[in-house]
Amino acid sequence: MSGRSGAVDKRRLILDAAITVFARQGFHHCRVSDVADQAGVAYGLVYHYFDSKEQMLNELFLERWQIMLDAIGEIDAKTDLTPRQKLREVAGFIIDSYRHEPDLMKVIIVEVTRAANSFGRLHLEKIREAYNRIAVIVEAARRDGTFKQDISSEFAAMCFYGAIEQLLSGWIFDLLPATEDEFERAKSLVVEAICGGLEVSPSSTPAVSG
Amino acid sequence: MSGRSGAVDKRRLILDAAITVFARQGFHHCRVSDVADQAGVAYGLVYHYFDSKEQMLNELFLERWQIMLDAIGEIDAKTDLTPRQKLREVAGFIIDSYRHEPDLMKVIIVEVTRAANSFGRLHLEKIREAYNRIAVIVEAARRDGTFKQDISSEFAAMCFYGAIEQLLSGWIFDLLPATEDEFERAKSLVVEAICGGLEVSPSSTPAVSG
DNA sequence: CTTGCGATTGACTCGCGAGTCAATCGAGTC
DNA sequence: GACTCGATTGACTCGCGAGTCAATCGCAAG
Repeated sequence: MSGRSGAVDKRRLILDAAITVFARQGFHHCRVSDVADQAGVAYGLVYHYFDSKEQMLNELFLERWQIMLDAIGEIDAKTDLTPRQKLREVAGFIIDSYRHEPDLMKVIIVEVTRAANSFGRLHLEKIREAYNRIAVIVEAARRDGTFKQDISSEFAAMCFYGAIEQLLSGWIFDLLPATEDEFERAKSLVVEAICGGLEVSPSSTPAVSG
Repeated sequence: MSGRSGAVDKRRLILDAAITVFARQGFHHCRVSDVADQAGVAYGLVYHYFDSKEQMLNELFLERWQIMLDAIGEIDAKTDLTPRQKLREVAGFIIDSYRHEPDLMKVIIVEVTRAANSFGRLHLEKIREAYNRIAVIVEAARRDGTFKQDISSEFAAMCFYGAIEQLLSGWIFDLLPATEDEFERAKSLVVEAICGGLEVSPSSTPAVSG
């Protein structure tokens, strides 16, 4: 392998450069040479470690997406949490992912998740898996009577995930203020919006007066 | 112009062909010649009517998006509707757009709206305008006390729009069943989910027992 | 020192596809 | 019939950028 201790892991170096370049220029509008330059590495070395430009994107996506799938699974396994608390943790996880690695998340969302026509197609099954895991959480809530029966768990999962992804998009493209504070507030607000609803209702958190 | 009565409007013919081809193959993975072939027209004629491949996409987007902006504006102007009813009509409009012109909506969502890195960037302002118009509806509801104060109207608008777009994505990529029935139900359900919330609450539609 | 071998280099190939353009068509006009 | 001019054609150009490859480097083992 390329794991000589002491030597920089060039493979990783190139992947990280790819994150930066893909995020800045977009996958379609950057050249492989841009990635090599960013990594401070010769053009050919990229092809020593990767078969193609696409493979880099695939690897970035799969690596990170699996982490998210595992995280959702673990959250769902916490039997002491209510469904709403679980969704709160899922939202928290995704938003934190963006907080800590905005470039990577931007690439995943913009180039893969929301581009199901090109690369997304390859990964539709993986993407669907995430929706399914969220749906599992919702389904439990429907069964225990917390959540409405007439909204299917698949439908609810899509709404929930869609809302979160739209928030990330908003931050990515400066349509929403992207500050630490906003991130933190958003975690709870998105759950309140989707679970509790936008409307004031006696049974949910009372609205702040004034 | 190209509006000789009796003669087919070739410009329109090419635009329609572009919708079909962009939807089927994706903007980046199709050739201009594919569009010409689909339109049954010589390659060069495409460049007689359009400056570039991009211009076709821009035109398709702007034309349709403006219709949606106008529609939202008109819905908001109906003073006899409650905010929730207005949102219901907005959801209905967008979903009907997909029902009637799935290819066009697919192109707009996949190639423009969700690709803010490439073409979206050009149109970010137009896209933002849609969020703003939805936010205006929400803001009115917040002011009259129907909607929660602690969720800003911009935030709520993003959640609402994000949920709808995710539903369309689900239909486009076969992650959700796409039948006439589902479309019809979705219109009300997405509003119920976002406004009323996923949770059962005394003040909203009671859950079906059994 | 030398041999072996993976890491590294970057000039080069080569196909693709956007955009050009000179030629042709054909409907209307006198 | 001859002329005009926009519509239409499709072969051609030309730059770009993904992927190749033969050469070189440099460490480690004998």
